[in-house]
Amino acid sequence: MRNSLLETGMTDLDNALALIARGTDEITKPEELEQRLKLGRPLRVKVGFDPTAPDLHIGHTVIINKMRQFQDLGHTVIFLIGDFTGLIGDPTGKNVTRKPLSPEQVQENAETYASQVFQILDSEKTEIRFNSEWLNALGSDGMVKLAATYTVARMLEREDFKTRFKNNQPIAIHEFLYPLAQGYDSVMLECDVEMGGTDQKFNLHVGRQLQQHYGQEPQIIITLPLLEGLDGVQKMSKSLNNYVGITESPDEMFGKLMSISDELMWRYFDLLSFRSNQELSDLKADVTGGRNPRDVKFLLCEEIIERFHSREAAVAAREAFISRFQRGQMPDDIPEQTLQTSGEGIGIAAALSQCGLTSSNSEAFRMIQQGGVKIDGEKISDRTLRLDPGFSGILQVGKRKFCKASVT
RNA sequence: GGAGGGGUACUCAAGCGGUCAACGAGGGCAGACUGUAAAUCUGCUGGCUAUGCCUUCGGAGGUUCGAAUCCUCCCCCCUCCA
Repeated sequence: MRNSLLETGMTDLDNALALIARGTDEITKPEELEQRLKLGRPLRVKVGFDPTAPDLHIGHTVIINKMRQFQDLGHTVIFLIGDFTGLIGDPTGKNVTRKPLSPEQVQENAETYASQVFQILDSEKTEIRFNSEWLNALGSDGMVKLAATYTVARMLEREDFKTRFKNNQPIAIHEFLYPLAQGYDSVMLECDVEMGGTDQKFNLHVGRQLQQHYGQEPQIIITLPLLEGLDGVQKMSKSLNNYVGITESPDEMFGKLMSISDELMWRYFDLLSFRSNQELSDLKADVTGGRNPRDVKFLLCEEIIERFHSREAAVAAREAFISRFQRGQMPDDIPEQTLQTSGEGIGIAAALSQCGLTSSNSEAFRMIQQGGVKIDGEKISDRTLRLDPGFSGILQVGKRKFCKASVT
C-alpha cells in the first residue's frame, strides 16, 4: 500500500511535468521546475502583455492555453500588463518610441483583455497587475541602480541588438531599459516561472539574473513557439492582417482558418488543438492515405470555433461555408441598403460603391470588367447598366461580398 | 559642428527633362481551375459626371513649350567623423 501511494505521487508529478512541457519550445531548466513543483505550494507564473493591442488573436492563445494548464494544476497565474514597458516598446529595430497611452486607455485596454482571456483562464486564479505600479515608483535613482546591474556587453548578447550593432544600425539607449524593466517585474512579483514567445528568451533570462542579484531563486523560463499568421510566413499579428481574432464571428473564423495552406494546418493543430499527439498523427496518416485535407481542416476550424463560441456555432459555420463556397449559394445574413436617387436611377458602379462592395467607382468598373459582379446571381458585363427606381436585388462582388439593394 | 546618403503609390523598390498614372517584386482583389477562401494559372491594383478629364512621386517656390526627373529654400530619416 505504501508503495502504491508513493507511486501515485510520483505519477502526478510526472503528469504535471508532461502537461507543462507539451507544445513548449524550451524549458530552462526542467530540473528546477521539477524541484519547484515538489515544494507543493502554488507557483507564481508570470506572462507579460503589451497594453497597446488589446484585441487578442488565436496566436496569443497558445500561451494562454499554457497558462490555463498551470491553473488547472493549482498554480497562480499573473497576467501582467506592461503599461510602463509599453512606453518603450520591445526593441525590434522597426519602431523606436511609442505613443504614451493615457491611464484611461490603459485601463480600458486592460478590461478588454480581461474579458477576452477569461474565456480561457480562471479569473479566481489570476492576478492582473500593471508594471507601472513599481516601475514608476522606481524613480531616476532607482532606474540608474537597476541599469547598473547589467553591462552593455551582456545586452549585446541579445540577437537583435547584436545584429544591429554589427550592421551599424542605431540602438537607442532606452531600448536597453526594456529587458531590465521586464526582469525587474519578475523580482517585484517574486515569480517562479515566466513564460513568453521564443522572441522573449533574452528578456526572460534577464529576469533570472536580476532575481539572483536581488537574492531570489531565479525563475524558470518557458518559451512557446510563435504562431505563424494565415500567410504561413510572418508571425500572426494584427498589423499584418494575418490573424484570427478570438472575438470574431464563427463564419469569419471558419473562413479565415480555411484559407491557411494545407501545410500550415498541421502547425495550427500542434499549437492550438487540444487533441492528443496520437490523434494528430492519426489524422496525418489519414491525409497521407488519401483523405481530403479540406475535411481535416474542417475539424481544426470547428474545434477553435467551439472554444470561443459553441459547438452549435461551429457546426453552423461549417454548413454555411459548405453551402456558400462549395455550392456557391448565398449567405443568409446579407446586409441591406436603400439607395436614394430621387427618381432618376443609379449607375451600377455607383450603386456598388454606395453599398460598400467596392471602394470607388473605378474599382467597381474594374470588377465588372473582370467578371466579378453579379446581380441576383447573374454575371453582368455592361458597365453602363443603370438600376432604375423600384429595383430590388442582391448585388455581389466576388465570392464574399453581398448587399441587398433597393433603389428609390 | 563637419562630410556624405536618402525621402516615389499598401510595402519594398526602379525611374533621373517629354513615350510616366510612373518598370519590377511582395501584398491585396477578381477570374479560371480544384479536393478548400490550399496549390497552380491569368488579369487587375489613383480618382471621376470615363475611349476623355483631374490629382499624385517629402513641402513650398522657380526654370522650361513640358518636371518624379533641373535650380532655390524648408521639413524629415540614415551613416560616418567630432
